[in-house]
Amino acid sequence: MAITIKDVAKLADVSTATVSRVINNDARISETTRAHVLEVIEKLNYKVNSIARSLKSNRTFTVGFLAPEIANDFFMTVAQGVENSLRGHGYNMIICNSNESADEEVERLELLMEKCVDGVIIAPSTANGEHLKILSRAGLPTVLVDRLADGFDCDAVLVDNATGTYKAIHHLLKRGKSDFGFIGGDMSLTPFRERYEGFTRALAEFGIEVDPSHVRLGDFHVDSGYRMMKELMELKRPPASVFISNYFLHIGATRYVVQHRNRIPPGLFIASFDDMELSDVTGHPGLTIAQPVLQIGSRAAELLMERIAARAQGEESGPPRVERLPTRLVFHQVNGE
Amino acid sequence: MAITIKDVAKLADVSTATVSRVINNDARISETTRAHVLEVIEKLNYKVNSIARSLKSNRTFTVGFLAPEIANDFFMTVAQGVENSLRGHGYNMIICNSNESADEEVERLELLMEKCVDGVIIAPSTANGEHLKILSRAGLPTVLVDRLADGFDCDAVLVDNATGTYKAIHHLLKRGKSDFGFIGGDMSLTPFRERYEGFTRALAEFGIEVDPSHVRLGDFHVDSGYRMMKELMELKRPPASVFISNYFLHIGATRYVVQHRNRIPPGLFIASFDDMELSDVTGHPGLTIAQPVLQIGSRAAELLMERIAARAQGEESGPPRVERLPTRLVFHQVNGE
DNA sequence: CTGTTAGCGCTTTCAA
DNA sequence: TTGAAAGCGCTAACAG
Repeated sequence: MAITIKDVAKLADVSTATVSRVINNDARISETTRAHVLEVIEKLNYKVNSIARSLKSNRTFTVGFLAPEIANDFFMTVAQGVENSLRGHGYNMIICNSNESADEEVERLELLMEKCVDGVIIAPSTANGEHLKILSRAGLPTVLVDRLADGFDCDAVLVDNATGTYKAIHHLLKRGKSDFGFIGGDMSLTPFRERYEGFTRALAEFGIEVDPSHVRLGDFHVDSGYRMMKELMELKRPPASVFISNYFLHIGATRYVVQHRNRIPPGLFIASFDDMELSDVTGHPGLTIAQPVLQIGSRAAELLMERIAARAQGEESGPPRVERLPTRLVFHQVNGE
Repeated sequence: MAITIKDVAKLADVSTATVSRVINNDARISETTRAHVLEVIEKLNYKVNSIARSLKSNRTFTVGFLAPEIANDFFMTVAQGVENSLRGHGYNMIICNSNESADEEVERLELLMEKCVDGVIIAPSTANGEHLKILSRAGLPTVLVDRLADGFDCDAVLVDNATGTYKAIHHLLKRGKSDFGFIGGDMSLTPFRERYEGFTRALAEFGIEVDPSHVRLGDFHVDSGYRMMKELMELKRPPASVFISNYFLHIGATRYVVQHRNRIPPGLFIASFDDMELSDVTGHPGLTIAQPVLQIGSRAAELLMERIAARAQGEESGPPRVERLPTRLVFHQVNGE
């Protein structure tokens, strides 16, 4: 059995209360006692049992992070941002995976609640957020990242998807690019819907209507990107430029392109949401829209910290705040082109 | 305050012990009582407090997963494998980040111990494992993944790095490739050292000595890959083929190649350890050595489960087991070349 | 089959 | 400044 506060108390010949005070840096304790107790703690290699502490204090200093996919650079970079900011507050993070399923999302949330996390950061797996209401019912502070959830109103941090896309396409149209294809994800999800909005808005401003045969929608994974690019390129009159709605679609689409270079119209221009490792190595010039991924996480953590602090103080919680972070255009050149 | 077992007991007009038995599926309880209690639980929306449960039972059914980097596809895919296998055992996972620092590694491990995890899976951040001994001292079941740690003997799951590399290079030499450059990572870490061994062994078998001017070592990140490829390509007599020791170095090296296509010797052949999303989209034919990444995680979880079960039963723990999973060669063609 | 009770390790009044 | 003691929510003897 591990060393407990009792062992320390006995050896130091003080009460457990005193040891507890030393551990918690309580001011009203004599320097000599403190030093003595610390010495014993050191000697016994005592470590607090945060389980017992939490049971008493009803706080765990732990927040849950729930993402639809765990082996996903985007979400894990967000998680990194969350952690960066959490550490400064003495908080830790439990990462869970909802596997893009609302059911599993609920399962994981119940787990997190069982573990008595002080708050939760979620990238929702579905557009509908009814099932998230268990959180508000439990009064658990929550912040959404990347996506909003219909019917579930709470703090959120995401980027300005529409404006980011709009600016990119607008820029390209001004530079003479035209005849755009669109590769999109699940349109029920905030990011994909908004990116499509930005896309059409930019075209509209140039008096261009979206050609429906040049629009492909699917899920947002690599294979879909491949398939949709294939479909576009196999058209009798393929688009001369393509906008791709996220990183994974971009990978898939690029895979198609590099494997079928001879069948690709020369000068095909690719613009894509998200700028990550890959964006530079395709050997294909293009434009990407970079999200401040780390900041999404760290801002979400800050908002959550505020909510948790307010709740601990028994304060009334204010209205939901939705923060939109700006995106940034990144131009990828090849061989100085 | 949340609903507790007491509230349920009161409303159901039974003792807390009975409620506890219902929750834990204790057999010796009448169907009527069980049904009644479950109804009340439902009605009150009661959720067990696993904090209290753990305090009592001294088990958390939680394991820690500690990786040197959290926004890293490789480690997070391992984590995914761990989770896949854990769920079947009713276990959960806390993911922590050691930031490639032994100090932070210790910090996080102490956190995990504070949280009373039942076991730990670690991808060590450094070659030296002295600091990991806090785990064995605490008797905490531990499994290493991807790398071994000097001075810390315990279960581990990793791939056969040397053989994998050997086979790849051997294959290429047989196919007439030659004049290999080597881009490596931190040679104090198991994987990089072993990959180098495999590399030299294959060359030696063909009577070729490694040309030291064609060997570059650094850390294992994207930027290093870029830099080392640059150095090799700027040599008066650059290598005709290059072996790259991991995925991130591969990305960096490829970035250099695509940005400087005109300065790259035609027909430059690239072989690389790790096969991931990007390996297909570089537009560069090549050979990669794929690790069974998910399996590394799931095997590690299985080994850990065994250790935990043994410990819970008070059994003697056997000697450390090091499992080596096989790698697989993947050929990347472009345009049917 | 069910209830009583002690106690997991810690914090926190209340008293001294 | 320190200690005694109650209790956080749950489980597990033990008794009935």
